[in-house]
Amino acid sequence: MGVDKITGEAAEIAAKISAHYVDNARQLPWRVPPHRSQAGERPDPYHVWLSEIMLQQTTVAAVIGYFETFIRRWPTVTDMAAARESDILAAWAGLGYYARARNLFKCATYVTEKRDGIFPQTESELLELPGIGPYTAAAIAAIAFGQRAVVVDANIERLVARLHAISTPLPAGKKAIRAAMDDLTPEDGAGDFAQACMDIGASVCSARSPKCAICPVRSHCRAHATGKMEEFPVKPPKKAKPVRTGRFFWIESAGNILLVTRPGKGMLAGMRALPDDNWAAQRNGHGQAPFQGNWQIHENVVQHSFTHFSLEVDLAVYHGDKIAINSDESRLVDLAEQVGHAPVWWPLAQLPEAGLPTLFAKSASWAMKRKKKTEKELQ
DNA sequence: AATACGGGGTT
DNA sequence: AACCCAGTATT
Repeated sequence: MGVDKITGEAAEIAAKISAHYVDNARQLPWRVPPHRSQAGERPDPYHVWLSEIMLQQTTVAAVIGYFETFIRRWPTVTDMAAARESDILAAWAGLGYYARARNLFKCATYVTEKRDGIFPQTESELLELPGIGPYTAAAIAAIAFGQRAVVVDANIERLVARLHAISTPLPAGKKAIRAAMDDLTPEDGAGDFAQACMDIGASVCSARSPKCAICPVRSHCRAHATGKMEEFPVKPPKKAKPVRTGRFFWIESAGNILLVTRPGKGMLAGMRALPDDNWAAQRNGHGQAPFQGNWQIHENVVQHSFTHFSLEVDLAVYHGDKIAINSDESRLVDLAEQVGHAPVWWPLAQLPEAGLPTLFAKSASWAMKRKKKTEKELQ
């Protein structure tokens, strides 16, 4: 692989893509711009790794702010390894796919403790690390270490599937796409070439309304030739999302709110959260409150869409004496186990720092809004 | 080969 | 509102 010199149309396409990148590269905080890259400069592997993990199934626009925050707070992989996992999870809140954050910490710890803080440089070694799969291993090897690796992400999948009008539906079609990308990938500068392809996929060869008029490889594109650009890549039909219902418990006392830590597996694993009725483990929640009391039920305060189902959330509000709740603490702790563990009283004023996943943050902000309104009416 | 796993951006 | 996104791990 990669022994033969690239010839023919593949070489022509690759050259046009590379040339386009010189003047049209997106400026991104983890990236070395093409003119400096061509002078031999490489980005910090820690930055490449962190950005690649964040970018898994996540748009560039959503990642930039988190990336800046993370590298300011943990400037090196060793700093990250020295952090508490709970702080990393809280900082990740809102970005989704929280297994990434747990694997981030695992990987930082491994690299710091077993590799002396130096990331491995080969694709196969990178593939061993937690949270790094075939795409990310290839991307880091190419971008951070200048290795020739065949990088295939969703952008490149789309670009290449259109160029060759590959009609085998994904994921089976990925084999032909990877082979075609292998043909295009140069011996030197595979990292910039991959990023050049990704930029074209993102900015030109977009999923909907591709901008073929400004595409540097339009003349080579089999999909464009037939005007059926948007029919590639071919994907399997998607399934309908079922709707589930669940109930969250807003347990407030003396300016504090009761939060739990969710179990280590399943939805939003390991994240701080409002206590709930175990909707994640069941078709629907069971609505059972964690203790007897005067609960006010507010129906359907939040709707939230996950990958494989939607959730309609009711909020049960309990406002009472902290001492009364504490006097029944053993039962409260036991019942909190249904959705998590380690219940804590969290000051309402510091709720934004709790690191709640979006689903709970939305519910909390609904509750805070209602609380202010109620207090105003009492005056 | 299928499924679990979030949530924001874009059209 | 549907579709998509610098995928990975588990089943």
